[in-house]
Amino acid sequence: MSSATKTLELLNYFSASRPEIGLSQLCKLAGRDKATTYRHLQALEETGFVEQNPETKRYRLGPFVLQLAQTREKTVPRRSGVEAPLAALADVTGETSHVSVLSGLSVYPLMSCESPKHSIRAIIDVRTFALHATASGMCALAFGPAELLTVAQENLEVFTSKTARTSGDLASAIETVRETGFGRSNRTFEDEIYGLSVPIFDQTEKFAGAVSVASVAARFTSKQEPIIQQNLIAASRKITHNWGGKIPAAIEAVWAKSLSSSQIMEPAS
Amino acid sequence: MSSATKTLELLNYFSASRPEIGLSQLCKLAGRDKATTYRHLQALEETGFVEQNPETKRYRLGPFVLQLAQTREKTVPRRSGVEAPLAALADVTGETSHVSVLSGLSVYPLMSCESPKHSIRAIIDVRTFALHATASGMCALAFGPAELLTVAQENLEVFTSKTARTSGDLASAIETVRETGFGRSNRTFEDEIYGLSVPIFDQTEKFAGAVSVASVAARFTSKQEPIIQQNLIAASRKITHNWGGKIPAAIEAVWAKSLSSSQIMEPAS
DNA sequence: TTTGTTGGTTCATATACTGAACCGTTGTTT
DNA sequence: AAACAACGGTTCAGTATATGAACCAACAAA
Repeated sequence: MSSATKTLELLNYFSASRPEIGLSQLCKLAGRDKATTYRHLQALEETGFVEQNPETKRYRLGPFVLQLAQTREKTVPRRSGVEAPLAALADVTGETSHVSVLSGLSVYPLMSCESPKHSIRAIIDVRTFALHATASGMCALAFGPAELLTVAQENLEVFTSKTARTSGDLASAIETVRETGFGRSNRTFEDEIYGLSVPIFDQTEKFAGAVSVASVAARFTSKQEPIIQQNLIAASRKITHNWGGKIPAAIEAVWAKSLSSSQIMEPAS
Repeated sequence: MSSATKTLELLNYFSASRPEIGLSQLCKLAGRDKATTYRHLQALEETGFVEQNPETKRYRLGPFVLQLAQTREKTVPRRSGVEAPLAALADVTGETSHVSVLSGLSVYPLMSCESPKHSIRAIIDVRTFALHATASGMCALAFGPAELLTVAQENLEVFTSKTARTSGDLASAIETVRETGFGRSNRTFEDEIYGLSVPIFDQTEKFAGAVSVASVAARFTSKQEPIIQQNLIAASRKITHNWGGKIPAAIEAVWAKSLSSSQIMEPAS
């Protein structure tokens, strides 16, 4: 491992719950020598990545990281972090895949990607995703801000015979999403579409959107389900990472539980 | 210079105006060997600081910087205490306003705010403020730690025909800043910018940064000057307060003296 | 006083960094 | 189509540079 890598890795030990770290403490955390760590910190300080609190002598992240983040946000649009994982997802599932984002109290489509595998396939063509009737919407209700629920309840439009019609139906469906980690729309929005969806998170660890697979319902089998689920999770991890976020441990836990309870395939690399 | 420092310095070449950089280009910019630069980029990529655009093969800032910034801001929430006063300052002056912070021996931009009033306006796009050539830098020299002076003297880069070129020039300019309470950059950094700046203080009553107005030089008149000065002072008071600091009485005194010697407008609320 | 922290420094050792020269690909010029 | 240039990426001998045990000095508690 290069010296530069070792130096940069020190920054991983700073977090909201451990914002300031002393030299000795950092040595213990990183399992490195004190002199080495000290020099690494010097390098980080020179370049503005960390600064030393003059009172406590401990180190904390410096103002330079703010600038870098600003530059990144100005120049790398969210779409670009989505393209590759979405294409991979569409490819491996053979079904139309899409990413939606939460903005305010609506869930908007950001990008969709169709697979050429079948000539009959789902087309994503909506302005916003109905919260109560789509897999993406259910993810938003389950993992997004609580205010969404009232918005959803005020607009329980009926799209198909399987659309949730009452607050009670909706609440129990949301509960299922929370327990499984997967939004699901079994013909609740369109008669021939079976949607499966997982949440995406941004740098604040808050719900930012969802990535979904919209299968042609007639093709959706219990054998495919875990494959789609596995790959949804992989896509969510990648996109979340690209957006500077982190999947909350609680979500990872329910995913693990969900998958272990079905006969699973080996995870993608 | 340590290998880690050299690696980290590569990040300085990324900016809003140059968001993606190819290997060869970066070598030229940094004046380094290609193999070395390549390995440095590898280290940065491993740690998430940069990522490679798969289409162009060029490098850009990675998602990890977003997380770091998030952590820094949660920990040292300076940006949030700056937003409102800065917006107000830009609004009332009609010019680009910005706040810089001192970390170690460098002055970094923290936030800038442009006014929509004019279509020609200053853009703040630097990694650090030159101490001897910018209004913010002059504030740091005048009110910050004494060590800054030697740093400044060792790097008297000439930006325009009006940039200070000798230690003597610099020293007398600093003296003026101390006497007036205002950092000033009359086309010393860019030919068309006139900067005016006042210091900000933290909870230890030490110099923490500066708030500045970067006017388009052609628009800067002696009539506007006191207005800008008044509002700079108001902004500094608010930000200093938000950061838990207090303006030293000595500074308040020189400000009062500065303003009374010119015909003043009534202060903003 | 002793003992155990802390942040910071030194110096001999040898590890890991360096850069000239290399390769393979791509796109342009002739 | 051959020649050329510019690109990203790789190799390896040689040495510059990172390393860590041992060392301060300052401070706190016992």
